[in-house]
Amino acid sequence: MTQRDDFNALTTSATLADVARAAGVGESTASRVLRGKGAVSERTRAKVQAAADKLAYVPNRLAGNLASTGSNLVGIIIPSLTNIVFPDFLRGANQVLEAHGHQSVIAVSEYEAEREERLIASVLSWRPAGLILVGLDHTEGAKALLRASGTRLVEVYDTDGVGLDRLVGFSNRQAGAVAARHLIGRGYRRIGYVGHRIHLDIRAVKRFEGFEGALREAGLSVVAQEIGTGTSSVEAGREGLKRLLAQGIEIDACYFSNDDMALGGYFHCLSHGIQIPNQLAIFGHNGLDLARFAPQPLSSIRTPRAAMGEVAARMVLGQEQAKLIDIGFELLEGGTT
Amino acid sequence: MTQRDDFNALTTSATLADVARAAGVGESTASRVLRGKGAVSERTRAKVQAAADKLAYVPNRLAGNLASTGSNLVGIIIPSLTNIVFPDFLRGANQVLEAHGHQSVIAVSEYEAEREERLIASVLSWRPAGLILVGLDHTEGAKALLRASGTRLVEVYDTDGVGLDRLVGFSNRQAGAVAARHLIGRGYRRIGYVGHRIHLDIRAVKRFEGFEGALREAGLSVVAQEIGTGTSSVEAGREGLKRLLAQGIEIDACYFSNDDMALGGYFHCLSHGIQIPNQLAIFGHNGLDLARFAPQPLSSIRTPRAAMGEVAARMVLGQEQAKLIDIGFELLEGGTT
DNA sequence: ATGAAAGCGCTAACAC
DNA sequence: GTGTTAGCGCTTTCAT
Repeated sequence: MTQRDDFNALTTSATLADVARAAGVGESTASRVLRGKGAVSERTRAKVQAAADKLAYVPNRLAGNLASTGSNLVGIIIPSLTNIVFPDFLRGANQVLEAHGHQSVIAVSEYEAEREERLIASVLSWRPAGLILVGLDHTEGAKALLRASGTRLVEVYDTDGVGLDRLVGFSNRQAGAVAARHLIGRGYRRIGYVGHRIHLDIRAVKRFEGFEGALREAGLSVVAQEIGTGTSSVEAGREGLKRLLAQGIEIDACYFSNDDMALGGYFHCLSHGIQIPNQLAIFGHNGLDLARFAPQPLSSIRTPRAAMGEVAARMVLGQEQAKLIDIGFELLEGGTT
Repeated sequence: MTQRDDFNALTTSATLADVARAAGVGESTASRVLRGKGAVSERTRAKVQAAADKLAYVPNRLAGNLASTGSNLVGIIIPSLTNIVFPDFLRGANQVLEAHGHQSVIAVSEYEAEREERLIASVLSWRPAGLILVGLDHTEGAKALLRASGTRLVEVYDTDGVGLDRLVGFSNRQAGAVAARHLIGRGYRRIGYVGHRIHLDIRAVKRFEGFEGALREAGLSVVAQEIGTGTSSVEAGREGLKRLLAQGIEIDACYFSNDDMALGGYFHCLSHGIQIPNQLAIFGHNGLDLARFAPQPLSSIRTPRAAMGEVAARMVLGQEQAKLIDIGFELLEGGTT
């Protein structure tokens, strides 16, 4: 197999002026045709279109947006790409944005607020039509930037707090509480917890707080916990449950910081002949598709990630009235509890 | 919870001229300071920096790139966001790009060549520093656009064919062949196949071709197959294997179009007491982390997706000598074969 | 219906 | 070292 060598022959792409000249019209007329705005005779329209096609004209949006001070870029800054939940969100957002002729500039903060601030500045330098951020926790510097920019802002994924502009998400605290009440309702009393490097994942912390709160209301508490140092993963969940059980504290149910972790726990039980849910019940968070088709569907909280992405996109495009939408979540009563 | 109302107070962000004026220097001097280019006295540098900070100045890259005819955007067009493999790739690419001060414009083609062409045009209108595409199959229109633009191009994920410019990936055909030889080597002879809406996923087709080819060389063939109509998923894999077994054709091993599908098959077996691998062996593709921690690690082909993203990013930044890099793959001999 | 001309905010010569 | 100026390619009045 050989790669060609002639690809990057220096090419100067055609400009609007080139198209206008080739069509024998003025620049502004060519511009009108190419954007479908303003009255143009059918004859000129055809001429211009033909010239543009022939020259393989691709408009320069740098120039276009600079001149019109309006961009079709939307910035999206997410914490991570290692778990499917944020791609799910992106998918929903991207679909709506693309349908409205917008383009996504995507950046990943790795759950670091400082990095998020830098990325916000970087994205704002493109003068985007809007910006979507995950969560409510941003540095003061980031907030100042956002306020100064006047860009439409949508925060997502978290309604446990006050947003800066628009907001769509659900209450992680309540999700934790619902998980706890479900376990309590099923009769579990000795409940453990396995989480991941949780100090960085603020929403996982909120879930755990909600979980503990609901236990407390029932006169219970988490009897044993194991918190990993790395990111969430099936492996971490499996190891976490193993270590939790090795503590020797008797538990009859275990709450995991999310479905990846829970699936790891589930696999640990399968491997060691631990009966689910008789010997040990397992509960996750996110309602990942893959966990719904395990031999015993994982009990979990389904979060409408793609739908949240769609709503966020509509909000950022100014198509939603509401400034605040709680998109909720759904308890999945699976076979593991 | 109340949302504030004062966020979108119309704000006109400061320009370079504003900063220069506030600092009492010329525009070009301010520009030099803010970009750290050219000689500036420490005193003026401090003045300008202070003014910029005070005005919360965010440079306008539309203007900057237009003036300098050089952008720090890199376009990445992937087929899908529903499976973790492309986010894995994005993660690797994005990490390198960000480290070099570049930003990703990401678009999703949904495996549709026509849509990819539109997205290429759209991305090119931002005059990106480079473009990353998945696979080798593009419309003629897309190729013309790419050639005319002169943008540095990197194609990824597929070395079974000739690329347009730069290329990093692995041979899907060989991956299929390796899977087949592995199964043959373990003594399986009656081999089935479960795939997803495969006509759209060209690389899955190539894997299957490689798989069949290697069987043929051994005097074997796929004795039964089941191809779903939707995208790949755990559910589709589970249903697919169920239907395959319902055909009544005896098989001792099953090759799946990827790990999601294979995991579905694995779950089907667990649910129905089918012994793995004694009664049925299972083989996937991708080497997803989550499948490696199942009670029996899934036998699969690990594809270095994040590493491929890193290489692709380096290529697009012009930091790789080679025009063609085969990044290979790794046979994972798990417990399911 | 069409064209001329003035910017959009910045960079890159080029002077001083 | 620093300021002046001419564009980058487009959109947008404003004439005609």
